[in-house]
Amino acid sequence: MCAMLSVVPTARERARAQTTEAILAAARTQLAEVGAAALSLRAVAREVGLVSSAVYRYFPSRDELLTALIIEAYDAVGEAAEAARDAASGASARECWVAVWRGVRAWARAHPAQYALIYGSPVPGYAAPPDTLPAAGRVGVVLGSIASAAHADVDPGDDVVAAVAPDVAEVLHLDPRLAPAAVTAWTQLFGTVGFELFGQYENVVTDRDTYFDHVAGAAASSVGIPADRPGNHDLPRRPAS
Amino acid sequence: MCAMLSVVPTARERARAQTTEAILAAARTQLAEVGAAALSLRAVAREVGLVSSAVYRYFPSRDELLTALIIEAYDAVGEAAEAARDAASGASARECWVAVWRGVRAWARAHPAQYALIYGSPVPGYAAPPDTLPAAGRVGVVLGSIASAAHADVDPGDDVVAAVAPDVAEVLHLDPRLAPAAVTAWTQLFGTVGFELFGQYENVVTDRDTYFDHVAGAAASSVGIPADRPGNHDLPRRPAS
DNA sequence: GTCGGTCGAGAGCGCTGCTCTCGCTTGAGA
DNA sequence: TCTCAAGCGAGAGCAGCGCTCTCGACCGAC
Repeated sequence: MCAMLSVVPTARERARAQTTEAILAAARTQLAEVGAAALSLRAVAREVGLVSSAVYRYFPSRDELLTALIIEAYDAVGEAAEAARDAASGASARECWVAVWRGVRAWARAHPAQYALIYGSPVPGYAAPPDTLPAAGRVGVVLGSIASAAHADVDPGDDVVAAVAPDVAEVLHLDPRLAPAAVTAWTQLFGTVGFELFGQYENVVTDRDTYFDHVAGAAASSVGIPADRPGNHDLPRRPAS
Repeated sequence: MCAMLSVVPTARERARAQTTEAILAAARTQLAEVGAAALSLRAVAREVGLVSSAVYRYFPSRDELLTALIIEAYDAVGEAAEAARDAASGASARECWVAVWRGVRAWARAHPAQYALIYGSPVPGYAAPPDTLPAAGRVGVVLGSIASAAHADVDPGDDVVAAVAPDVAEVLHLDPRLAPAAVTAWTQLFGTVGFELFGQYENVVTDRDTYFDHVAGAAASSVGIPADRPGNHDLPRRPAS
């Protein structure tokens, strides 16, 4: 009766998991190719080799399928940030910070449709379900953990400190006085990446790599992460585009 | 033969202009109600009292209709910025700067769908035509004109200055050394407004007004606009939400 | 007054999301 | 081991979409 309690999955359960994954994979492909708004459930079904109505056994609507892709995307960008941080584990806080920024940007450039899905305009008439909230914070957590090592020599007004939810400082293990700067830096990261991806920097920023590194460095300073070489705001050249 | 050269518009020309405006008005309404991706040309036609095929006499495709709305939106946000600047004409550079930021945010909150249309993810398979480029820069020009009054005591590295297109400093009548900071502030304005509008600040920023003013003030400082009262980064309370 | 160009209506094509029904298969309980 | 409810895929179908084509009606320049 209640097969979900079974430890050993039945053949039917395995088949269901496989089909679900196949649908998600096809949806991921189509998302990258045509974008979120044009993602067609029927086309996904065709790619999987199913008839459209069969897909509804797995996702009750197109929006539910999109929600699954949104969560995947949040996790992916969070993993990219964590991987970049881990790869720079031996480096200074500032190098680590810049590495995470670069990691997020690189992921976004490699997966523009998924980036647009989570940081672009919300899909019409579609409110992001609360399922997405935990996954959405992963990049912020990574940035916060780096910033928490810095000394809080920045000090905004009390009202600004109170304007940020107390949970933020708590989740990020951060001095509450640093929380507004952290939120601003987090905003700036995705604002800059978004502007580059969505074409706003066309005819505005020519050398995107250099400009991005500059913004990352300035943001590091704004959350109290000191420059590696005092008095020098320049950063080591990024490896390659 | 060539009625376009006629100074006095014929009845047919007037009717055409009226119908075009009626279609645009209906499209604007529907855009605000259901969003860009769900904007239906057939629904627009119904609202105007036309059959769908008749709309194609005025706009060759749904994308062309969207383009017209995009240009309208760019103009509207530009006008909002200019109006805010003009309303604060007697004030200090910093007050003027913050007023423009508030004006853009207020417009965005009042017209979220139009904001999403121009600053959200691009519509799928749809490349913004070059028609939109001049209108897109109006807010930047307003911000730049305010910043140009400030002394350029900020000095990024030469490579960063070179990373920004020379046209930017030229169009904004700005010291090229200030251009990167101006671009960053411009990015931050729309990044912050976008994050608020698209729900990223849910459970993160509680007092959006206070936080936004703080960011605006910090951005003013970053482009070299001094605080009105030295040593005090706080700003006059905004009038009302 | 004529006649070419413009306009709106209507039918139609292929696509979409989604629902419903119908059989086949699976697997747990008797 | 047999039974039967539940799960599953296929297919038909509905309403809506963007877009095209054709056909009458009307406007206005000549």
